[in-house]
Amino acid sequence: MSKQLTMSDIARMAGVSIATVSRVLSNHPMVREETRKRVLALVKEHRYEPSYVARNLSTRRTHTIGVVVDDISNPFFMELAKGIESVLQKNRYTMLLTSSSWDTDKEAELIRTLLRNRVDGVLITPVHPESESTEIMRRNGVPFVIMNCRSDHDSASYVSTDNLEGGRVAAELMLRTSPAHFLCLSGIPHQSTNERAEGFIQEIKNHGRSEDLAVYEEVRTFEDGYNIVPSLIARNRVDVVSTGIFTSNDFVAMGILDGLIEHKIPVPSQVSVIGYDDIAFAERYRIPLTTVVQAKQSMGQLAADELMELIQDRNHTPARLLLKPRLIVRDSCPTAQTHPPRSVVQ
Amino acid sequence: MSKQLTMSDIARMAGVSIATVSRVLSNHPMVREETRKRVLALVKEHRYEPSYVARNLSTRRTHTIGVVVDDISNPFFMELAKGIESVLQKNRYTMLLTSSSWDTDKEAELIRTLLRNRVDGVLITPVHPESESTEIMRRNGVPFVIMNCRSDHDSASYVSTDNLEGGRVAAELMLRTSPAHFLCLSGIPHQSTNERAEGFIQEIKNHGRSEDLAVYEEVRTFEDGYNIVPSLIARNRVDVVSTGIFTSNDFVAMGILDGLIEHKIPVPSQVSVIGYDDIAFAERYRIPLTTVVQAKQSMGQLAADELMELIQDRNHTPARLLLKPRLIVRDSCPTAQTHPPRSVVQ
DNA sequence: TTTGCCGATGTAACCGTTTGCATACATAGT
DNA sequence: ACTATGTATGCAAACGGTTACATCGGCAAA
Repeated sequence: MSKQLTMSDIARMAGVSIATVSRVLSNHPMVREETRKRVLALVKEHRYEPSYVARNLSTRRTHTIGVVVDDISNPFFMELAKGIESVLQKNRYTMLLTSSSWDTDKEAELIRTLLRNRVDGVLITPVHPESESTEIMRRNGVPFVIMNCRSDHDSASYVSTDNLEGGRVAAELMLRTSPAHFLCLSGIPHQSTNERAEGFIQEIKNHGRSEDLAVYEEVRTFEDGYNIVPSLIARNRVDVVSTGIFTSNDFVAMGILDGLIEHKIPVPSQVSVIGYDDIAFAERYRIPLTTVVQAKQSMGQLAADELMELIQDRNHTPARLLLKPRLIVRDSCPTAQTHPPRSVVQ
Repeated sequence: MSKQLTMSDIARMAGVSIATVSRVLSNHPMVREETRKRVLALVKEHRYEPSYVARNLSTRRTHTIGVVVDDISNPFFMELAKGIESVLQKNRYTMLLTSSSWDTDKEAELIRTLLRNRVDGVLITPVHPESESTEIMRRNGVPFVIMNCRSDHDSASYVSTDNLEGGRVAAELMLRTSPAHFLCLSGIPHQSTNERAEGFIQEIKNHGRSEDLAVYEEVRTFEDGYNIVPSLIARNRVDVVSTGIFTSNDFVAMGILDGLIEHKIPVPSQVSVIGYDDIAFAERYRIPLTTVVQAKQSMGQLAADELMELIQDRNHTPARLLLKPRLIVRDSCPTAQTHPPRSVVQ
């Protein structure tokens, strides 16, 4: 494998200067048609591929954006990435992907690495809304867009979901079926998750039902959900008191369902369950799960679009987008229509 | 936001030459301790971050590897990526991620883009084992490792799963429970999927049961699986002839299960089902699914490790790794132990 | 014929590092 | 005192492009 070809090789072969080759390759208009053809023929013949790293150094732009996610192997991220990719591909950008594993120090370090690579911008799902990472980016004047998290900072662009609203609509649905008791199981301590719970709790309170509400924290996994059922029975008597349960993710909800089934507690007549995310198969679970969805792919797209804007126009007004979550009603929770008769039966 | 600092700024401030700063930053031993400290202090104070793009140009290495997957929003890829990331992070490499959307032309174009970015190596889940993409990389002498696909090319490194074996063990289990009839539903026309079916079919033939085997192709999705059940009943009489069904992915298997349940066909006594992949919740499906798993994360790790080797040592002997798939027995298929009694009952 | 302008091309500086080689100084060996 | 040796540093040439500016022939206008 011989040395990589460079522009000067092509230039020599075409009998022109490097500058001319460069002009041809960047579609500069000021090139004679015949010259252009000759150069392009040689480029094609020798399969010359220009070095972006040289070009990047010279132009001080890399057409690369950094993406920092909390966890690569997270289905949420996949969807996000799909949206991002489509936008980047359209704009001929490439993506440098890294994951922070929920560690703020690592996150900051990743940002530094991205900056050293002189990325044109960053898309990030930050562990915390404001942190060293965002500070570093601001200090270096690198445009960035926060995903799945709101930030109060003036200059911050973000695209997130209205999680308060998500919790609220879940509560709204649940209130309509008037169970005697409400449970809110909140998950990891992250802004998005907290807000879901908060929205739910707010709405319950607004309806003067706060006395009938119990909150559990740090219930994260399927197992957590499954394992907590006995204590819900012991402490909240969900087996005899009609109860509505809201969880901050579908895994927990499914665990709960399994536990309830095992204890032969009828769903949704005795206990109704609402999850969050609409993961694959929520729809086809043993009891199809009522849940709140976020437009993940759109979130990625919008964030990437916003970043493109920021890159093009440094003083573009930061966008703060809150996507509306969508409530999907399935069998784990009675719909307004179906519940009343059933609840009478129970 | 003032201009980015460069080495020469630091050099001027420290009263040394650029070369010295460079030496300090790359831990060259030949620097007086006092000088090193002075420079490092300034670097820290001014938060100077060296430009990797300049460094890359100079050293002709980027410490970046390109990753080309067929579909970003594929759970399979997530796992793979996790394995890859861990290795890259350890070796201080970054990853340029792109996705081909199963399009060979796009794939080739992506490879070209990666080459222009002068990546040090490429990890790819190719649409086809040999194609323009691999040819381009070979021609340019870029080390690459194929994932989830075998290649017959001498110089190819790959890490894949022994899919033939996967199909075979599924058949083996199924044969032990001796249904009267076998069905093999193969999915997308990709090497990996084809081999799963092939392994299954082979083993059935080896046991002289090929006459009892029917094969369906292009059954890909949950819906495909669900929708095909009526015709399986009509054409193969799975409702009365005890049948073992092998599908090349869990979605299809789940669809089949739903269809069977709907038609009140008892599983696994009348019909048994084996899937492939062990997707999340296969374990907790209405009927927990027997399935074959691949060590996805290991695949990513091993591939990345191999790539690191190739990069370090250009004439490292290519590794050809076939990971052993693992059969996970659950309720959709009778185990050797549980089946006999149950089948008697039926 | 001269002037002026324009389109096509070449020249060379620059982007921000790395690194081979030269230099300079100090210390040790003779 | 005079090489040898070694250590710390500087100089300058790469790396492979982009681009402002200079150059130059040709043609229209004066």
